[in-house]
Amino acid sequence: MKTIELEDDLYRYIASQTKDIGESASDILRRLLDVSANVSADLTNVEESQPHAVDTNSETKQTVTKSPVVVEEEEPTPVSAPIVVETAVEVVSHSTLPASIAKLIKNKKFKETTVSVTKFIQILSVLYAENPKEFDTATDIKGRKRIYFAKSESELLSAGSTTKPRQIENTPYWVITNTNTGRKRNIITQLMAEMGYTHALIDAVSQSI
Amino acid sequence: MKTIELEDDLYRYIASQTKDIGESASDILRRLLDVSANVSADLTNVEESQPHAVDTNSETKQTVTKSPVVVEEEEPTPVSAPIVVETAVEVVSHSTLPASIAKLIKNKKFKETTVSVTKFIQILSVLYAENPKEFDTATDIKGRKRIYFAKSESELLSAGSTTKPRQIENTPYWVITNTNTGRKRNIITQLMAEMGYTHALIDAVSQSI
DNA sequence: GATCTGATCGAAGGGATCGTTG
DNA sequence: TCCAACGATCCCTTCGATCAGA
Repeated sequence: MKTIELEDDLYRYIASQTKDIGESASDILRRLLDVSANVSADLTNVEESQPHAVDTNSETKQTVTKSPVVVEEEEPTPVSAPIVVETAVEVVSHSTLPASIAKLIKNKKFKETTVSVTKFIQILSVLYAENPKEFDTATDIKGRKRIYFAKSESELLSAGSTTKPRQIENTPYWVITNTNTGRKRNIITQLMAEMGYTHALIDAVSQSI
Repeated sequence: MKTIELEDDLYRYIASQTKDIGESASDILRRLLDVSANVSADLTNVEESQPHAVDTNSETKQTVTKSPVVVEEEEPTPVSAPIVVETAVEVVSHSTLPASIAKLIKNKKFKETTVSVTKFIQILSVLYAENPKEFDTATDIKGRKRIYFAKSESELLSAGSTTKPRQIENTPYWVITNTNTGRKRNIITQLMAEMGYTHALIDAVSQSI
C-alpha cells in the first residue's frame, strides 16, 4: 500500500464516483482509470546482495541515477513494512547512532554517501562503540612504515609522510586516511578480524565502503 | 489535502503516467481523470491584463517548438473562458506560498525570475513550510568552513567571511548566500536529500534555479 | 560591513595511480 | 625478475570568497 496526498477538491471528486458502498479509493480509481487489478503481489524489489563484481580494485563508482520520475525508493527493511513511504517525502530513519555495524551498513544515509573516507571513519567509530576493549587491542595493525591507528595526530604524522590523520568521532583514536579505497577495506578487514568478527560480517562491512 | 491509500500496482501505474518532472499525484490524476484544478479561492489574477496566447501551453517560457499536433493536454474544461491558462499553479509568491515545491517550480512568476538568490530562498521557504521538522534536522549540512543554515545572522557570519546571510522568509532560518549558482543547487540537493525527497524531485528543483 | 549577484579562480580534500619495498 | 603489499604523489573534485560586472 502506498499513500498519496490529494487536493481536497480532487479527493471529493473521486469520492463522488463511488459506485458500491465500501469501495476503497483503489477500487474507484481502478474503475475510473480502467486499470484492472493485478494479482501477482509484487514481491518487493530485492536489490540486495550485490553480485560482487570481481573487479580487483575498488573502482565501483556506484551510479545512483534513479531514472523513473516519482515512484518508490527502497524499502527501509525487508520486513513487510506497510505504511511508510508517501508521495515525495520518504521517511528518514537515521537517528544518528546506529547501534551496530550491521545496522550502520544498512542505513540509507550511510549507503548514499559517496565519500569513502566518511564511511571508513563512521565504521571505525561504530566498531569502537561496540567493543572498545577489542578495538583497543586490534589497533596495533600497521603497514610497512606507517602505523594506522594512534591516540594522537602527531604519532601518525611521524610514522610516514602525508598520512592525513583524522580523528575517529566519539573515540580517543586517530586513523590514517591517505590511502586508496582498497587499503581502507584492508584496514577494516584486518581490524575486524583481530576483533573477532565473523568472516561474513567482515566481508559485508568491507564491501560497504 | 486528503490522504488516500492505493495498492502498490495502482500506485505504480499512476506514477508511470508522470508527464512533467515533479508532478504531484494530484497533478497526474487530474490529467488522467480530466478534472481541472479548482482555483481555490481564486485570489489574484490581477496581472491578468496581458494578452496571453490562448493555447494550452501555460508553461513554456521560450523556445517551445510548437509542433503541429499539439492536441489535448489538460483542457481546463470548457467552463471558463478560453484564456484561463494557469491552473492552481499561479499562486503569487508574496503572502500566499505555493503549497508545495512541485508547484513552486512550475509557477510562472517563479520561472520568470532570473535572480537565482531569489529562487533559492523561495525554494527554501517552501521546503520549510512543507516539513519544518525534516527541514530542521536537515539544516546541519555544511561546507568545509562555512555552515549553510542557522537561526541567526551572526552564526553564519562567524563561520566564514562575507557569507552574505539572508533570512528565509516565513522561517526562523537564515542561509548563506555568497555562492555561485552551482553551489546553491548543491545546497538544495543536499538539503532535500536529507529531508527524504526523491531523486527526481530533487533534480527538478535543483534544476529550476 | 553596507549595493548586490554570482562567476571565476585559488585552496583544500579525496583517493586512484603509480612508484617503492620486501 | 616477477609478484604482492604498501606508500604517498599528484590529478581531479569540492568548497570558499574575492572581485568583476551591472
